[in-house]
Amino acid sequence: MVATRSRKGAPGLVEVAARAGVSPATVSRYFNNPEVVKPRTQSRIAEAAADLGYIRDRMAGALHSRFSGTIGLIVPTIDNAIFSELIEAFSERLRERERTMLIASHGYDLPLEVAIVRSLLERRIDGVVLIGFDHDSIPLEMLAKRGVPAISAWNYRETSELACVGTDNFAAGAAVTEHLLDLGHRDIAFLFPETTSNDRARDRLGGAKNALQRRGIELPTHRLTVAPYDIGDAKAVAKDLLSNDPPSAVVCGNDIIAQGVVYASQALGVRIPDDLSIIGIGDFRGSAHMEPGLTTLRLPARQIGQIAADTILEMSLSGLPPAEKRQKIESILVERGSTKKM
Amino acid sequence: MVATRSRKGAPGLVEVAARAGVSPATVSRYFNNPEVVKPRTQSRIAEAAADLGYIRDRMAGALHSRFSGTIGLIVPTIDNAIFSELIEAFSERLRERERTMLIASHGYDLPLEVAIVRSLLERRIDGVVLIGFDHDSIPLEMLAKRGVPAISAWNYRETSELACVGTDNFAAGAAVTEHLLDLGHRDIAFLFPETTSNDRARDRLGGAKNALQRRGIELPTHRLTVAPYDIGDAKAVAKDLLSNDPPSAVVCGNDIIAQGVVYASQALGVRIPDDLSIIGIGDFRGSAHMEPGLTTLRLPARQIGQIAADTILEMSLSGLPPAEKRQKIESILVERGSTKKM
DNA sequence: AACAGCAATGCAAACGTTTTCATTTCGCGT
DNA sequence: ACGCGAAATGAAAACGTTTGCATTGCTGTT
Repeated sequence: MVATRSRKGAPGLVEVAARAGVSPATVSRYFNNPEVVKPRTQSRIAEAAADLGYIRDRMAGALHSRFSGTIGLIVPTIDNAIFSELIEAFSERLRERERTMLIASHGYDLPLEVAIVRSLLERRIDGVVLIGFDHDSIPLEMLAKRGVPAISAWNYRETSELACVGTDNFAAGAAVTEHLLDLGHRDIAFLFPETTSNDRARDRLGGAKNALQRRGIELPTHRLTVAPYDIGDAKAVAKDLLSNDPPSAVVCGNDIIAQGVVYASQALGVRIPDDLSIIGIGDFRGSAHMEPGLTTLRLPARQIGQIAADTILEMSLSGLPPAEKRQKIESILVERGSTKKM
Repeated sequence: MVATRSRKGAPGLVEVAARAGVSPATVSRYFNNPEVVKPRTQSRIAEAAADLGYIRDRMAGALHSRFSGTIGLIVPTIDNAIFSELIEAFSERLRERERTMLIASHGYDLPLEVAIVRSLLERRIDGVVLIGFDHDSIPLEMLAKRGVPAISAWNYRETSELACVGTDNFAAGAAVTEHLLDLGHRDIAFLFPETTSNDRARDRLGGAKNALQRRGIELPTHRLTVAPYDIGDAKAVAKDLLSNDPPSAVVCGNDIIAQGVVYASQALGVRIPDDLSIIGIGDFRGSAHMEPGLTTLRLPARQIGQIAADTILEMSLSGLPPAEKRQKIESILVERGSTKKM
């Protein structure tokens, strides 16, 4: 390994101590527990540190104290409307609490997730937040074995072993479906992402089916279509659906797909909501302002991110399961222009 | 500080060494420079490590070797279409090179950026990637003082002191404007974000003005409107513009604003591109598939993210400025349905 | 058979903090 | 002014690696 070590003789704790005329121990205390050092000494140290431009080395500290001040967040993907809000809220909250976020994405590739957890563990994270419930058991075991707390964010499930904070996707799927039923729609198509290794989609679809069932309606197989998580692909699938055998309404597994359907309708001259009602799940950026505005179920991503941060920190500090093991965050149906009574 | 230390007696390097019947030094070498240890020994160590479920502690290693294996990325915001692609590409590349990304956002708040840099420095990052050129000099000095390399990504500027990799925003602003001029438009409105503390917007607008000037056209003040970086707000601003004094074409500082204008037009019944041509900058997710497709200038975000990662690693390893101090990434004009010859 | 020379390994000293325990200093009541 | 408990500080031993230097083990040459 070729590596020019620069190390511009940055001052260390010891230099600060020397300049302030105290022992290193006191300087350390000044930074971690200021209240235990005498005010007069505090100011001497503060001055010395400022003069020298001292920046503490948290790694060295972590080495001893077993807390790295770092929390891992593992998401399927960063590059997508869904999670970025959650990520931002999460990291803000962490910064407020003097922690830093290590983030990694696996692109729905479970084996990769194992590698990621391992790499985070090597960095001595104080806790990990995962998205959803579809996880290999290996990383969870690795975490458990080392006593690193982990929670699942985004989804809520009553039976979850892992502590979780999020919305109930089954309920979400049911809610949007019921909304269309209440509006009088009976010929409803369902556009959902592939449900293998995507528990959100699975639960939502389950809820949707359940809602139909409760009203004694059955879902004909040709009314369930798989749409990729991509606006362009969803648009293509929707065009196909709309030109061959248009339903009166469409339930979309998420807002991305819904947006694709809106665009497909516009491209084909299908009028929304007169000819077709569309409902999504998520209320992503943009859904509110497109024409027509998308009726959807708002998932409070920021709130989830924030609570997830608080929860994982609580666990890391206490070393115990959180006070509330499963936190359900309510989602809200927002009615906009894309749906209409039949 | 209340803090239950858990430490489930995770095995350390020493335990692995003992079990493999070698010295800790050899185990360390096995992990960092496998080729220097005899194959037979390698397998003994590998086995011991596997048996024990050993996970190395990179913090401890970093303590000694002055490389933390961590790179910082500071963005204005994560929660926005623009950067998430870059972020994802950047972090993927880092993972491929066995590094981890520390990411933070400052929401265009420069003082906060100082605090962030400081916090990253405390974490002993090997390098920092910043977005754009609008930075307080303090964090840059702090980085320089400690010999931590920094580069600016996203923008390119010939005169940049900081090494940079990105697109030329002046050229971008000029390109989109020229495209409309070439289509025969003369009454063009410009919707741009606030340019104070946003060098991208500033450069783009500068380029746009310059393009007009070169054709001997002047920009009437009422044709320059400030639009926030938000689809809804941009839509509102555009509605106002279109209902009072519609131009024949609109140049938007970015695709978010452009999308807002498209929606505003649809809301008002203004036909695109017959009544109004719209051009954006960025080619964000969604721009390609909306109806009509948005004509825009594609900024290769993934490519920039990747090159930024490579460059900062190169600098961190060599301790020198990068081979190419300023890398210009070309953007591409993609013509879609939102623009039309007059 | 002896030895040069290199490959492989071991020893022990860092790395920059935190923390325990011991010691000194301080404030205050008498 | 004395003594006592509490508050403030100091000395030194960790924390889990990496690495420079020293040592040992080999291979092949003469």
